[in-house]
Amino acid sequence: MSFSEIELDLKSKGYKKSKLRIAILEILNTSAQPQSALEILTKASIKFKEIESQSRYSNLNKTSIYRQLEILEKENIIIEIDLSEGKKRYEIKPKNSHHHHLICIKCTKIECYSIHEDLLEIETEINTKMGFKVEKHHLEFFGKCKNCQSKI
Amino acid sequence: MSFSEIELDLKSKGYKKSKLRIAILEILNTSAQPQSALEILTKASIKFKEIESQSRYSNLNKTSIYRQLEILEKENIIIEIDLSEGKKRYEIKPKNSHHHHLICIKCTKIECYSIHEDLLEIETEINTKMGFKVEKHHLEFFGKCKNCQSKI
DNA sequence: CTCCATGCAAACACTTTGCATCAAG
DNA sequence: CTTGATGCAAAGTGTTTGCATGGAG
Repeated sequence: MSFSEIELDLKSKGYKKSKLRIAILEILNTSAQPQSALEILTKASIKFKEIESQSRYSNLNKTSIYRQLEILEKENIIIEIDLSEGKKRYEIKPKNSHHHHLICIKCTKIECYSIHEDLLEIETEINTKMGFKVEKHHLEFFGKCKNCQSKI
Repeated sequence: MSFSEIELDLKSKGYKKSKLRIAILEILNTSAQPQSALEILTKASIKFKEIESQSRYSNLNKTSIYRQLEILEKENIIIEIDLSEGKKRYEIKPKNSHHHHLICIKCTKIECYSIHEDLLEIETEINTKMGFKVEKHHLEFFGKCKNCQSKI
């Protein structure tokens, strides 16, 4: 789904046009890693500073970021990611499959990794043995990335 | 490892005796679910109020809890658990295997679940394909527990 | 003109830090 | 007496809320 399609979709749900919302999506789309709210704030501020005409956002506020992130998450356009850092990160929701993250404990780089059959088998087992109906899971791997393994 | 063995171990590492540390371990040991720092603070305060002689802890402070948790975690006696609640939880480190958590999104109950072969196969695959050396993972399942499935 | 979007200040929740005092060894 | 353990206040960090203003439709 392209950004204009997303905006159209949100428009049909009663949301009004927001250049900030588009900017957030662009930032998430071009970032190599999931971004935190405050990282997005910084990047969006720079983005709007470059475009002189966007005077409305000259004092871009974190509250607006949090509120737009809330909307985007509620409308299933982005997903929250928690890497146990005491803050949340966000990325654009992958279309079909979902993936997990490899977090390097040395350089903090975050890579993505898709598991083929995912954890369906395990989730079925949990349902059978525990009577617990899994709706989603969080799975993240922590370790050393290719570059950092050689370092001491 | 019993609590007295743990205290002995900590003593050999230069830590002095702390009734608070023992109390925290007892609380974690008897709690059905992983506890947050502030939950531990509340329970420890009650615990010390019951024992009149423990006047030293009559004004038990959250800072002391956080500092003891830091020590216990560093010394591999407890582990941190992050269920994306904006706070950390703690539980006594399981001896051999580790387990994962089933979090009910309706009643917030937290159950434990051990996966047999765990994720070793996946972690090997990550190492082979990505050159990433996994050291640990976080895996939590969110859904509806047995009791809450019947409810709407 | 209605209602979403924004900025700003303040409040919140959890955690950490600095400092003085207390007490274990 | 040295150093860890504790309490207290304050600061730090990420997030949320209340309120007034502004702009899209």
